[in-house]
Amino acid sequence: MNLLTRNTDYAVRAILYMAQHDGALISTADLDRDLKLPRPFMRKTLQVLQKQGYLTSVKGYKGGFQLQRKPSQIHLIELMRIFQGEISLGDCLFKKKICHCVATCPLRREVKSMEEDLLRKLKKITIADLMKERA
Amino acid sequence: MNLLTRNTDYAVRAILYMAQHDGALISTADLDRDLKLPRPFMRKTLQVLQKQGYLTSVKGYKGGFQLQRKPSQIHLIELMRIFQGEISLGDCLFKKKICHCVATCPLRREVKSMEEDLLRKLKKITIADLMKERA
DNA sequence: GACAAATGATACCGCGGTGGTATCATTTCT
DNA sequence: AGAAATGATACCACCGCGGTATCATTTGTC
Repeated sequence: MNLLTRNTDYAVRAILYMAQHDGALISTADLDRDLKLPRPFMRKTLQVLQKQGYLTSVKGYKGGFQLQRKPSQIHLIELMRIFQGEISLGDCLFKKKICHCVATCPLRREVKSMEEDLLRKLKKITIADLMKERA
Repeated sequence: MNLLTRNTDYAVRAILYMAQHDGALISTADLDRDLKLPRPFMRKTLQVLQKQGYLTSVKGYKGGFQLQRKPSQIHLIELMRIFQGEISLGDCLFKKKICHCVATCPLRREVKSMEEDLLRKLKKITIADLMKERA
């Protein structure tokens, strides 16, 4: 099981990298070189972050992306929501129509409780926290 | 995201049903009728539980399955391990070879911590707990 | 102005896991 | 004999994830 998809993982790494370079203009070529992440996929990821307002982009020669928000104001869970949708541990329990459980899911309560715990923790984590850790 | 697969979910429901019927002999037809779960899939699930020692089976006319363990001794996490493998929130971080993170995964520590929390909770849940809840 | 290097936008695709179904063999009660 | 059950196994469809490919556009450098 994966709490994070690669999209989210790459987004975190890219933003972390940019933050550590003091918000300089960074191209996917830079990220490819230093982080060894698949370039075309990275591009797509960064374009999403740009549309979501985390980055600005500069086209053309010497172009790239630039971080627009303070690391302390970028929460992991927001990135997860962008790339993975609303975080839930019990999709089948509530969303999908296949399930006939309705109100009879034996584990409804337990799963919900664990989900809340998880969300509580996720909401606390920011890019700034990750920078501190690696210092 | 799903913490539990349908396999696990169905196993829990079936065992719960059997426990509530005081360990009587139950056929997939019974489960189909009362729980409205897809019969052939259910069969496969029950066969696994039988091989794992949770159930015994009786073949032939009026045959079926019978619960072999006390509800308080059946832990949810064991069922999850049977049908889903070892529970982890960071498969990509450790198992898969694609990841070049090695020791550089920015979120390694956080994910691991949340995983431990989750496991701690999961280990406490037994079928007996679920029976109490619905009483 | 030509070219290279970058992003914008979009379409496409392969793989594996999940959630099943189908089939045939065997056992057992009526 | 036949129906009803499990045992064992093979097969399959869908979908999300992770990724590639392509073409258009912008922009600095020579």
